[in-house]
Amino acid sequence: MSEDYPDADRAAVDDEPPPSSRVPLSRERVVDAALEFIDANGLPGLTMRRLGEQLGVEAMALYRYIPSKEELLDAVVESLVAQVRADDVVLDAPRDGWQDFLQRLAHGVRRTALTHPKAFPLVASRPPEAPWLRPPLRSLDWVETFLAGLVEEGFTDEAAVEAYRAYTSFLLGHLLLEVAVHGADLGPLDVLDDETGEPGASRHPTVSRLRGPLSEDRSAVEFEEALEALLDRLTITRNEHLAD
Amino acid sequence: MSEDYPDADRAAVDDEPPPSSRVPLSRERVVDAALEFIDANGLPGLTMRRLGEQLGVEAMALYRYIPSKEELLDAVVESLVAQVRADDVVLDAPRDGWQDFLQRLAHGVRRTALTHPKAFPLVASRPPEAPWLRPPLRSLDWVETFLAGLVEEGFTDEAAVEAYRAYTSFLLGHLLLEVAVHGADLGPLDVLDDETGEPGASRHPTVSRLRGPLSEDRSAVEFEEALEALLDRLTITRNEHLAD
DNA sequence: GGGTACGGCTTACAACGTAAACCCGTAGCC
DNA sequence: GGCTACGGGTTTACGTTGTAAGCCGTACCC
Repeated sequence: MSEDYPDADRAAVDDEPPPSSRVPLSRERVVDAALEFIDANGLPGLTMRRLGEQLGVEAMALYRYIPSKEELLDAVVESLVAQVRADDVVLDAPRDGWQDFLQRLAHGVRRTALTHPKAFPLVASRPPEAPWLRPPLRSLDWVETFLAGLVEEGFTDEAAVEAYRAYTSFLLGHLLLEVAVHGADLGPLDVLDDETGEPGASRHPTVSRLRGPLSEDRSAVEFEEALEALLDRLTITRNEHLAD
Repeated sequence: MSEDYPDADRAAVDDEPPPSSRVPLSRERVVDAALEFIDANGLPGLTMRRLGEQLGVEAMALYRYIPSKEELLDAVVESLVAQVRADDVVLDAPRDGWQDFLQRLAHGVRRTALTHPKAFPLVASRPPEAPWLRPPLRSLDWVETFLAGLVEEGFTDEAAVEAYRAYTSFLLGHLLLEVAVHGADLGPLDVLDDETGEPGASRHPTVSRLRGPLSEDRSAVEFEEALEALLDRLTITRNEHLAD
């Protein structure tokens, strides 16, 4: 009865019930477990008591490591962001111009978004301004790096900020949508026919193409194309500003 | 004490406490009140009891008109969508090609998004596929109209769907971000300096430009430019597909 | 008059986030 | 040894949430 949410893989973490509590809790373990839980059961299912249960511990125990649920969710977002940055392909490889950099970063973000489709919308719901460019714990050095990089490569200040915003909103919108389609495993994504109420095919042939999860290849291509177009546009804007 | 949320304008609706209950409740009135409440107090503040209070009625009374809070929120989204469609500039004016149409629609969506910045994120959190192209109560005729329109104007089926998705994700991303900045009336949008913790100016000059609500004109221009670029891209895609 | 339906109220409950108090095994010190 | 301190966890408890169930007054129709 307290077990009717989709089904947490409590045991699949790394241990059996008794020795699980041997591994000492830690902020990191709590945050990781939260992310795992969201991936498995969806955001609305996440509850302090259930999360505790998954860790073999009482809910209140978690509060030794995090001050509130809200901050736990912040931490989860931060963890996703860290995951993007840890991806060496994204940052560590030598940069080959800003376009190359933005492209790699975008793919990095997309990768983690698709890995955690249920958790990604969290990112969008957190405070304004692209979180994946926000460093852990509110300072701005990463954004600075980002912007400074652009300025270095010929962007005016204004153009850099504009580029930053355009880039961010592009990623946000595109990935939110992709993840929503991707993550709708069970649910009302089957559109009902107007009159019959049957889930039968739409009368209009084109509409049918909107159905279904849309093959991974296809959406990757769409992403690629849109990204490319965005970068082209940024280039143009940059050059226009240069002419001033 | 039960009064410490930002401050509902209970009385500002259209009545004083006693005669308020004379106006009979209705689903529409409930939904409208919910939207009003969100605009005034933010999504997290919305509670069935408080909403009831605002309508001069007990919480349970609302359940005669809506089956659940979740469905109430759906209805709010639907109401926003309806608002976009009711905007005669968006739909009723004679169409002058698909680009013009998409442009007017985009501006219409933006207008309601900015009118209800606190409520707009709701739209993004609802089920997949552009809600402003979803008709009331799950059928698809509007999307069909949308897509059929594109096909009529020379798009292949595939290109139309792609355009639909690109367009949708663009609106979603751009407006979510704009609304987030716009709607952060009080809050941690002041970035603290790394060491001092002061809200002083960032060391990097470019970063400072990211601050502040960004003048309405400026963001309008950014929106316009990005939209234009998107439409251009759609045109190109269309023509490419034509060549096949 | 007596239904009967509607619309709102009252009560009640389970589940939530979390404050506060407590409890208990280990570590350090004398 | 015994005493103390304390980190890490449990227990209990409170206020608030969404909502199921039942009650009750008013307005109508017969």
